Amino acid sequence: MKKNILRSALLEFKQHGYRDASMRQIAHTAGITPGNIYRYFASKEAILHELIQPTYERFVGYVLEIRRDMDNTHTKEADSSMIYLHKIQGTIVKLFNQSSPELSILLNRSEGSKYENVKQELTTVIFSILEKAFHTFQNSGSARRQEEENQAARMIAATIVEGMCIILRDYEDGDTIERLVDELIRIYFAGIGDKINRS
Amino acid sequence: MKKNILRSALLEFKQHGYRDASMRQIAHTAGITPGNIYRYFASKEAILHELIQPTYERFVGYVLEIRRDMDNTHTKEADSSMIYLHKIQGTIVKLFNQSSPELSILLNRSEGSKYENVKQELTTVIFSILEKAFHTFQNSGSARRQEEENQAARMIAATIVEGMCIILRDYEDGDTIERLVDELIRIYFAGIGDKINRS
Amino acid sequence: MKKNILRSALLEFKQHGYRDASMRQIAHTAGITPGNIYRYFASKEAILHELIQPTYERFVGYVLEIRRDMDNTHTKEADSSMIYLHKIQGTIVKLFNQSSPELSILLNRSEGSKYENVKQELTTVIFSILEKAFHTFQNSGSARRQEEENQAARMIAATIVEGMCIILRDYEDGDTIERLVDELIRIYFAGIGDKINRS
Amino acid sequence: MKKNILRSALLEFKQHGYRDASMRQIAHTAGITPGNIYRYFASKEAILHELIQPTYERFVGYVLEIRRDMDNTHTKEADSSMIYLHKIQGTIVKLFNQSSPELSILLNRSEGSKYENVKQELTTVIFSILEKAFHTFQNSGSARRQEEENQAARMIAATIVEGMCIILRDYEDGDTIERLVDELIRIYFAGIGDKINRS
DNA sequence: TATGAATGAGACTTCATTCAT
DNA sequence: AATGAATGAAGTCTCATTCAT
Repeated sequence: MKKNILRSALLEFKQHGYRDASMRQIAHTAGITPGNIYRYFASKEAILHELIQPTYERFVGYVLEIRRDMDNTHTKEADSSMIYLHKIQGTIVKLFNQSSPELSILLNRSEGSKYENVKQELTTVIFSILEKAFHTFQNSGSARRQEEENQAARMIAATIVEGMCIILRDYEDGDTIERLVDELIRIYFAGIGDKINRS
Repeated sequence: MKKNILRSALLEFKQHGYRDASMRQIAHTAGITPGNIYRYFASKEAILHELIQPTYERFVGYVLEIRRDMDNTHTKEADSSMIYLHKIQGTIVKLFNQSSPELSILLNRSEGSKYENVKQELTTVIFSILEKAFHTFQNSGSARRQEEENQAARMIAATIVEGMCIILRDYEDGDTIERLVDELIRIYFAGIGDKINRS
Repeated sequence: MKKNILRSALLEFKQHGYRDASMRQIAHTAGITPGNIYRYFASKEAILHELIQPTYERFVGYVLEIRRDMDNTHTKEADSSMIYLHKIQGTIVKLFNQSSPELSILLNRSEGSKYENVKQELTTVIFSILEKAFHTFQNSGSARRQEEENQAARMIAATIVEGMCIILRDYEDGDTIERLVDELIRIYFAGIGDKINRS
Repeated sequence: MKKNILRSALLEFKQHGYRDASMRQIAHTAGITPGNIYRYFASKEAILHELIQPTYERFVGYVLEIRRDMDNTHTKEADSSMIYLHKIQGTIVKLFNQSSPELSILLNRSEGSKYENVKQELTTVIFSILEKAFHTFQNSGSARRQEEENQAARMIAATIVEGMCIILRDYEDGDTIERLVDELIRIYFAGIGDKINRS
């Protein structure tokens, strides 16, 4: 029964985002009265919390782990950065595999809630990784050139994150998600590798 | 004066999206009364229409043009697909360059309006292009393999579109947008080329 | 079991007043389900009725008795009024002593129910008594002076009643209540005596 | 127009108290729609604030003044306490005279708002005064006797405050209020004086 | 006898929109 | 051309009450 409400809420959050999700609509989808939801959840925020919190905590755990890894990696060689990025891929796929719809809401549709900055946090992490990889090769350019590289890295980080979010949005099957995230990251690596080689 | 309102509306739509944009706020930014807006526009939707419609029509025009181009291109050779994709890139950048703020709203912040499916339409077009390019090389696989390629193409199309949307969202300067879109598409091309070569 | 519910209701009414008392809370305190209350009572008002009605009826009885006494007392002498007031004090204290929590709710926390005017009724009675005592001495003033005396009597009546209500509100022990009501009325008598003597 | 709403709100607050006052009802009394109130006030609390805050600030000022006076008075003689109490009376009457309906709400009907403890504060002040007066005479009793005196002082303080609140509740004319408060305090002084003399 | 689910009215509040002036 | 007042529907949430089980 709570399950029933949570299922309706998941649909509604997915469709309109947290802020624009309507309790009326959630209740209607669940086949009950709006007031009745409050027998099971204290508030709209509480529904989101119950739906998202476990995923969020796992998310935070992984991000911390990645950060720790990064701080402990001091290699200056080209390949090691690449290898390191590949290791991270596995971590990310694992996270996505465990709870894709919730993660999708956490990242894409949490505006107006306490989770609304999560996607940006993930982007920042990816950006840090890319920054490291780029600097291994290109710290010799002009100031303007460096700023441009910075923008590029930021853009790439954001698009990688967004790409993963799209996969989450469009697919629910774990294997499919894994395969597509794999594909996405392989494309970016190949593309970035090409970019680095040419510069 | 309509210009004045449109300018305020653009800011508000950019910041909060169509659905959460406030007429009060638009009026306040324009230095007038909410009621007065209705002397110039019939509704919130009408403001969005006047703001976005030209860009939308140009957008549709480009999309049709690309579709026509594609239907007229029957080459089976590998390189021609690649070259063709490069031509498209130019078209897209041009569109972005002409009216980036409106395009950003059209693609990113039109939820709740009649334009809310535009991003998906663009994705479909990009998907068609990729489908063609992929099939030039890989129409020999099993049915399951072909479905997987389909999913991959769909994902790549969506992420390319999303990537361009992010660039629009984060930057306003035409040169910067052009450079970053360039970069993004180059990465995808290199990545996809690598993928095709390996398969 | 009804006793059980009544006990919980008493606590809740005392704490939040009739209007803001929560059936949920009453049920919770009684260790049962809200719905189950309705096997024993038709409504929230019905609970209040069963809790308060006996006290209310006794209250009305005393008031009638006092009224009758008053109508039968035609003495014109000063002291007799004073003595008469002292007799009333005993009656009141007795009433308070018998069922102070219910009386407290009846007088202090019945807003929103059919009992909400009871305090005013009591005030009216006290006022009648005072009026009589005052008139014994002061029926020689001007019309304006008489109206002022009237207002004073009304005010004193109301404050005496309110004073007794406060005592009920703040204390539960019978002896303490008796002592404080005693004190209160003694103060008023002394004060009023002083007032009369000076006029 | 704000005046209109404030007038309706004052009536509603007076009748049902802040917590149980209904915006619907306020709007209805003012002859407008509930939503329209929010053109003039941000919230129910904001209405109360605008209605009460000036009175509250004056109230706090007077209380501080009284406290300061009290701290500076170290006389041990009987009469000085009495004289001191008389001085306070003037201060209180002045306050009551300035804004009686607002003061009535502030003291009697602010439950559920930020002002809900104001009456208790005033009672505490009066209690401090009485404590001082009583101790001047009676610090020689047993512990139990002293506790009883404490309870009596507390009760008297509360009833004096409540008495003044009743006057505010029932009358609006400044002169009448002044006269009745005067009367009330004279009664208490005479009564208390009598009490002290007998002990 | 008792429960837990459910309802419906009403609470405060927001906001696009209308309209008399 | 413009305003400020006003509305009504919808938002989240609470709660006395009902009812099938």
